[in-house]
Amino acid sequence: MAPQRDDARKPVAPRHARPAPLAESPAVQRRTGRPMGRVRIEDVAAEAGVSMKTVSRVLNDEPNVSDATRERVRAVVERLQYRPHPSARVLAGRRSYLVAMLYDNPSSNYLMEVELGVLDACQAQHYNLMLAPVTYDAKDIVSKVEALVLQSRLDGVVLTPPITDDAALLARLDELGIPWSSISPREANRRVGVVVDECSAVVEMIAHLAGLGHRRIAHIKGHPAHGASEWRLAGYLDGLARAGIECDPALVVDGGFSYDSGFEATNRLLELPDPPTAIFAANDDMAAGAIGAICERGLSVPRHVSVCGFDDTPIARHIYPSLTTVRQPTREMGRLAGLELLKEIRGQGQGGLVTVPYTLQLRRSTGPRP
Amino acid sequence: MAPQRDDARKPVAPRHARPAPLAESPAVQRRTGRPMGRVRIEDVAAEAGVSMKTVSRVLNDEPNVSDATRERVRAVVERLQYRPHPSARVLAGRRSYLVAMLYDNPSSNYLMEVELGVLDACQAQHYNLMLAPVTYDAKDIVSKVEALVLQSRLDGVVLTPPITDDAALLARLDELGIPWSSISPREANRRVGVVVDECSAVVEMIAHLAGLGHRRIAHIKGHPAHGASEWRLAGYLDGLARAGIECDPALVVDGGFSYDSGFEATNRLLELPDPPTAIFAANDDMAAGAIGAICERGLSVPRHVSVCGFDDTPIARHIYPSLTTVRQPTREMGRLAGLELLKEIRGQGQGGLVTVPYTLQLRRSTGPRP
DNA sequence: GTGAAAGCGCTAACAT
DNA sequence: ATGTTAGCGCTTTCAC
Repeated sequence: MAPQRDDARKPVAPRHARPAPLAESPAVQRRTGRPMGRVRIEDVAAEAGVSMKTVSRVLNDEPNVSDATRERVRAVVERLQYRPHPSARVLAGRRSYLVAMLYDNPSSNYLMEVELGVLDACQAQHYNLMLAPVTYDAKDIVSKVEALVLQSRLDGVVLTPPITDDAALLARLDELGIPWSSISPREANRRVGVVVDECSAVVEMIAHLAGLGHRRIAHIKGHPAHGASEWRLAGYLDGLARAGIECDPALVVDGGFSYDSGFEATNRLLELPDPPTAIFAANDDMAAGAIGAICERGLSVPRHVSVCGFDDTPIARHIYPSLTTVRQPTREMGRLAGLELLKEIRGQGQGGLVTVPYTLQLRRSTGPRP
Repeated sequence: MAPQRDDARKPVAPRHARPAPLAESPAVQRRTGRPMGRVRIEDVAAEAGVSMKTVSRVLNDEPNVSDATRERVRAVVERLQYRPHPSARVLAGRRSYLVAMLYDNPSSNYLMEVELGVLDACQAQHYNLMLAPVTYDAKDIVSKVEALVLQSRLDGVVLTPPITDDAALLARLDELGIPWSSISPREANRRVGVVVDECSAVVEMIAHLAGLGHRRIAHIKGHPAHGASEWRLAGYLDGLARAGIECDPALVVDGGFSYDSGFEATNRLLELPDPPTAIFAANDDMAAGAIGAICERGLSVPRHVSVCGFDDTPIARHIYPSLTTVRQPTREMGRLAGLELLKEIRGQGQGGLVTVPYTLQLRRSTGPRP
């Protein structure tokens, strides 16, 4: 007589008491007569009359399932409202379904928006997003990130400026075979990620100011570690040249992307013997600082001095006067960076470097030369 | 002859190829002669000469381990840089080590800060935080949250205003046995969470304005669904009474916590036959809108009208003139709410309702009555 | 105070 | 095209 093969398949009593007295899978009710809190892949398989593995194949879009079976399984999944247990997938599988976004400055409006975009992309493909603050100038950044990647079994990382330009880090990630995607990387060679043509945007902005009659146009530079600072400076210089304005080096001053740095830089500019009539700050926060400094001297914007920024963060609409700035689609950039990364991770085509469009937002902080 | 018991314990060849050619546990090297990417609890146990379960006890601060053993295991954990695999813990255990923060408005500065605070608390205790956007006026909010809680096996939730005042939701969470913690709940009875004495803060603010000579002080109310709107209105009325000022109902206007609502409300106030000389807006965004509306009419702050807000979000420092406001320690509030929740979850004492202090931030947007 | 064995719910490898 | 089996790394139960 053959061994009792049916018995071997019979589910044993579960170890833990089932917690919730809620929705219940018919398959489980039939089997156990007990209420339970969660439908499992086994229940779906039983209900659809296939093996667990077939259900797994359908769930993961793997080949070798007939269309009919696929449809039947999908219907049961839907009816039972089955969702795979994330931890079980991670533990059993090769993937962690986890990507991290590496960033330096934790509380900027810019990164916040980028984060939301990356989250959009991840959620759509049932990946999780982990936020990983990294001090970009720390000496051990490479080993810190390596520990994180290994510890959390990351499937990939999204890199934000300026971390995205750390050559040693990129090399190590490549060695580890961890896919990565860059947001606004300084160099575009062989990259996956997303960029904006910032230089052209600034050229347009300078043309706008020149069109208003301004000749003495100052620039407050961004933080030197960021590629954006470089592009925005390049656009400023190019824009001046195209407008036939000779650049006065005294009108180009250092900044660091913060409100305070914009405030101080503007004070220096206004104390010049021949001060500017317009200021292009490398981001909105510094532009806000510029407006603060100008107003504090009893001058007014744009009557005495025009001011413009870059990024179009919420503050641009909320200060008085509202800020002329360059809008980059920050959230969309996060989403696209996430999408390209997931392409690489899931091996569904090569990720690439996507260029997204900017828009000039003309508001009240720029006006005719006094 | 006894069965080959040693054989039974001998590790079998692992199913997956080990990915990373990096750090290696001595125990594993000895056992397998292969490099591997990760130390496991088994390696720690072998190295410390105890069972897996004992290591597990030490890791989870469970009783029934001698101090000597505990120390020895801790040392090995440290030396091997062992970290438990999160998914394995979740899958095997009863807990998910996951809490969610439920919120309505995804992009407010306020919630952003709260989030960072909750994250502080969670990370310190190796819990994960999940962000859960919930439209607070959706009809099916209870079932939505229920699905989330069951699906993700949440160990607990942090509730933010105004969701934290949804009685049906709270009742359901109690039924499910899910611990929750409230940030600024409307009613304080039997709650776990954190509150600020907002009413007293506003009373002080009104006293500040009255001290500057203002008698016609307007109030732009917050969104009616939020308890905060109620307290801030109550503080306004109480503050007026204490200053011996009779309340003019025409000076109390509706708002919704947004910049635009503050802007519009202020336009209405300034068109009054006898307009106010000071405006207390129920939050900073509306105060920024008030300043915008005042400036747009060619008036100046605080020379013609004083303005003050509530929250001390970053915009308060970044607008001109800088905003007099009430500072609530938002991030700390998030942290404390998280801490109290984790107390409940981990059964280490009862969570309670913590009151945190506010501070008046006097800046440039308030001045003497014109 | 400590350990052995049995799963948690899923997927990889290898049948068929 | 589909099923079977053996784990993933940890915690639980229960025996000692």
